[in-house]
Amino acid sequence: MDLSSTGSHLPCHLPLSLLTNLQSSPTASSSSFSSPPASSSLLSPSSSSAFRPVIPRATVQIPTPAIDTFYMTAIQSLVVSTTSDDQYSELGPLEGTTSITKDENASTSAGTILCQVCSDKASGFHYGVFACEGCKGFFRRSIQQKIQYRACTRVEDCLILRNNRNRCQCCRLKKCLAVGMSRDAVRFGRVPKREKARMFEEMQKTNVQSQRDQIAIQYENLSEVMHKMNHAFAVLQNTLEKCTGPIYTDRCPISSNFIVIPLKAAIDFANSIPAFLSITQAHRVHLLQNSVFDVMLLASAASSTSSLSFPPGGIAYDQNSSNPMIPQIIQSISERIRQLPPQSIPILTAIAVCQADIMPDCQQPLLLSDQLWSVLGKVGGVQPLLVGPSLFKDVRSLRQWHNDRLRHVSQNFSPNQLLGIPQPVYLPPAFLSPPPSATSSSSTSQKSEFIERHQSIASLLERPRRISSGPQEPLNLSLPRHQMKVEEVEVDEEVQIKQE
Amino acid sequence: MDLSSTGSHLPCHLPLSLLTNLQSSPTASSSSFSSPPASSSLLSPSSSSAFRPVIPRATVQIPTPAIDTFYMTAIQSLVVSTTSDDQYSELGPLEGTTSITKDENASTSAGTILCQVCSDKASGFHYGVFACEGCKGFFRRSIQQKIQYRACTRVEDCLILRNNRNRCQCCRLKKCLAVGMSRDAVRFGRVPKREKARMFEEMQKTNVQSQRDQIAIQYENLSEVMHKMNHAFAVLQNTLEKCTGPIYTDRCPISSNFIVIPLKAAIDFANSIPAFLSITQAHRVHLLQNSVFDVMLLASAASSTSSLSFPPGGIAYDQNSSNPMIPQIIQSISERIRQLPPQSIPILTAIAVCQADIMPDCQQPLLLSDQLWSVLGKVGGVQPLLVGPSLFKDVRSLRQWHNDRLRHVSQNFSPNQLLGIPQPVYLPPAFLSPPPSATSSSSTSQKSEFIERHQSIASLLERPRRISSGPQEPLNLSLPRHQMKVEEVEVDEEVQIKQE
DNA sequence: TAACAAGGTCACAAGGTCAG
DNA sequence: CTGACCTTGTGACCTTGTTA
Ligand SMILES: [Zn+2]
Ligand SMILES: [Zn+2]
Ligand SMILES: [Zn+2]
Ligand SMILES: [Zn+2]
Repeated sequence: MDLSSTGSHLPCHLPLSLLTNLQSSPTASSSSFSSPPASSSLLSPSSSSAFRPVIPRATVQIPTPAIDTFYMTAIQSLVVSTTSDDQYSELGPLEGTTSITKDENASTSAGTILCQVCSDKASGFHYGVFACEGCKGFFRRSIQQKIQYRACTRVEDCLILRNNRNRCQCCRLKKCLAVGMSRDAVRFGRVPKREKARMFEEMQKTNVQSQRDQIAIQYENLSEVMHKMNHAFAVLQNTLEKCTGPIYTDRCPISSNFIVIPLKAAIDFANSIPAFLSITQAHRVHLLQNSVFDVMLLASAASSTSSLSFPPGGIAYDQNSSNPMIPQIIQSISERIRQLPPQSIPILTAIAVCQADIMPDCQQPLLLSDQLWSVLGKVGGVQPLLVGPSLFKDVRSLRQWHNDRLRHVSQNFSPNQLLGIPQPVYLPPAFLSPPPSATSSSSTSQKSEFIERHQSIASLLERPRRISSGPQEPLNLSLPRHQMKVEEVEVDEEVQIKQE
Repeated sequence: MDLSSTGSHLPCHLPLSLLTNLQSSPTASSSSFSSPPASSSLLSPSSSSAFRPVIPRATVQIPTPAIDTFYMTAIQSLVVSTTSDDQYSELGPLEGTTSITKDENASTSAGTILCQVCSDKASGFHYGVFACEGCKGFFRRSIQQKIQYRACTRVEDCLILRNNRNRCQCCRLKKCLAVGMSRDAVRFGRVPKREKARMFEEMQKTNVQSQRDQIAIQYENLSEVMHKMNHAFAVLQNTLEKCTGPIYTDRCPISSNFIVIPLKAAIDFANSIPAFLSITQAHRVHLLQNSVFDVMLLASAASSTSSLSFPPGGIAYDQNSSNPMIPQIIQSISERIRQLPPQSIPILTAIAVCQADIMPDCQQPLLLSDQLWSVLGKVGGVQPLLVGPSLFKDVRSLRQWHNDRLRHVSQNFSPNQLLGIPQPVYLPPAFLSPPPSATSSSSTSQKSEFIERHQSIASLLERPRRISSGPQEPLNLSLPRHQMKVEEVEVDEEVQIKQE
């Protein structure tokens, strides 16, 4: 009934990941959590386990590019160039990225304890709870002078976060009391060792909750949120319509920007999702790499255009290998989407991004998708909640088929064929081995940029490297988790609350 | 959705054993608590933090339930669901007080020696008294540097408990000296065996005193205390007036919530008694089961309504068996109550709850009623002190008669008559044997919920097994049930209320 | 010796301070 | 009024010395 039992033997700061990892039956589940597709053969497994080694354990640093991740550079660079915090990452691979924005994320997922009131960094255990200096002082003042704060201007439901904790004293004090701050709960002196384990657990729960709040507060003004997402989504649709169509030209399809521009629009749409940018850049890249196809498909399908061109971006497949079922699936998806309330489609697309893959080392996407599901219910009613899961399942099937196709195609090409030569029928495949320059961490030179770009963009719509391993994938996922758990337990002894 | 429905009538986070009430046989003695601990040392040198309870830990010791007490489920569940500690412990850090007290109880009834200064767990014999590490260090510092503490901000009468021992150094040092701490009283070396006995006696006295202090400290702010109780009492009266009246309708009286709602109000009133919640939950349930009648009677009688409807809840008795004396008694009670100062009536009612029954294994209710009597004197003067005892005597007589009546009634009913059929005259009796579902740990079905509810509520106003504390109330009532399956499986089962 | 208390130690929290 | 920083304790452990 509670997460505690599972948390006792699994990393307790990943409850959502655990839930998500549960396999649900192929029939649509009403769970708000995305479930990985249950059908074994069609769908691509998550590549998270392959992705994991790239990211240093439990930190959110930008990974140093590994050899086989070269082809992800395109989305990476697009994400980097459209986001504000990437300047730092170009300056230095590690330390530069850990500046302000990063720091917040890092403390969230790493071992820093957060204030239970405002989610700022806690300076210690004050009045019975972990609290920052600000909330500690605020509470002390509140109880010393019997301060009567002005009543809340809202319904006394203000979310208290670091940024806005001074806006409503009433709600701040209320939150202080709600989390258990009390003069009776003071603890002096050295912290008993036995308590440290408990404190650590407490911290994990608090951190998850604070992440939830961080997300929720960005959805307070729902109409503004919807406007922002709708706009970005419309731009994306518009872009797709313009850039879609047969590309039987004599120019290289990639250089014509027919792909880059929609890709940019897709990323812009993702960035328009409130709180999406609070996900680590590396994880954003990963999510986008796994969901561009879905995004474009959904956006295309939702367009009022009478015919849905497929695949998105206008790339045609080898006719010989076409699966006769595919048009049918597309048709079905398209119909179901258009039956939904128009406002719900961007939200569904946003969910598709957040649920693109399961990343055990990053739970924010799941929390964000929780929030989005709730928004979906508010905006679109029950219908999208019911249709959504099965829709995602089919989209994923399609994505899988698409990737397989591309992989097959890519094996029939040599790199030399690609460059400079128009490829009217097939999507240009990724290189199976990256050029030497990719292994260097320095920024690519101007000269190689063109080549790289071709390779990168082409492989975008291909699958990340790991080839489908079938239904046994969940086991693969759970194994590394278990190992993580062991590590953490050992670390428990030396929990540092990190004073400064 | 499914969670909420089961949770409504069967708190699913509790083991079933907690729902069915404890049944201590009339002959059961409290010997299990008075036996000395098995360990050779009375002290726990490795004692954990004084503030350990600050972090919620919902472990409660409850006696093993017997099977024929099924009908007590209703109050039990109401208590459980209206009490914050168990309810919110899942959510986490929300409280401090209840778990503090709970922990206190545990250490009190176990063989741990408490600090004679602050009632924290003592770490040994320091400076001539049993003292915790904190008071030991405090006293050492006080005598090493001859510290002159700032004078007490009150009248130097601060109660020193572990939660507030740091608020007034002056009074803490005073208390240290008062209990006999002295540099000259140091004792070195191993403790002679014969002294352990003396230590043990000391411990008992200290424990009682510390419990007294624990209670007294919650009555420090008398006006706040009175306000809280008065409010809850007013709500109860209001509820009773609304829900009282003949229920000769075509609907089953119980399903109309005419009883559940006042019951809830009565429990809320009990919970508003300061320090009442520091009584073990199981004991709270027992007290309430033995006092709802009194509470409702007193609350009704105190209402300004011209006519007192009886019995509370509007349930009518068989007219044939009415005792002509009854109206007279009711009238007398009502008159005497209304002569009292209005503020004293809630206190009297609170005393009725605490003195509902004598529980040899739990002395807190008696200590609490001592405190309440003292409050009664402060608030209402001598008059209530004089009237109270005789009043209680009559109320108990009435309760007794009421119970006899119900018991008689219940024997003339078969269970089948009850269900679905309006019972305008008689209070529906309890089943004499519980349905099979009560023994299973799975949640009851919707269908059996109705039955269960009827049984439970009905038996609320019937007599629990033992009536006592009245001088003229003999044992004959203690054997109403044919089959007292007293399977007292050896005690001390630890029940995890499960929090995280 | 083992058991046990005085005294020391220092990680930590309450409360004060004072620019911002 | 806020909160980073500082001062003043506090008390969980540890070391040292005493006694049955
Ligand atoms: Zn804070
Ligand atoms: Zn507010
Ligand atoms: Zn003490
Ligand atoms: Zn004082």
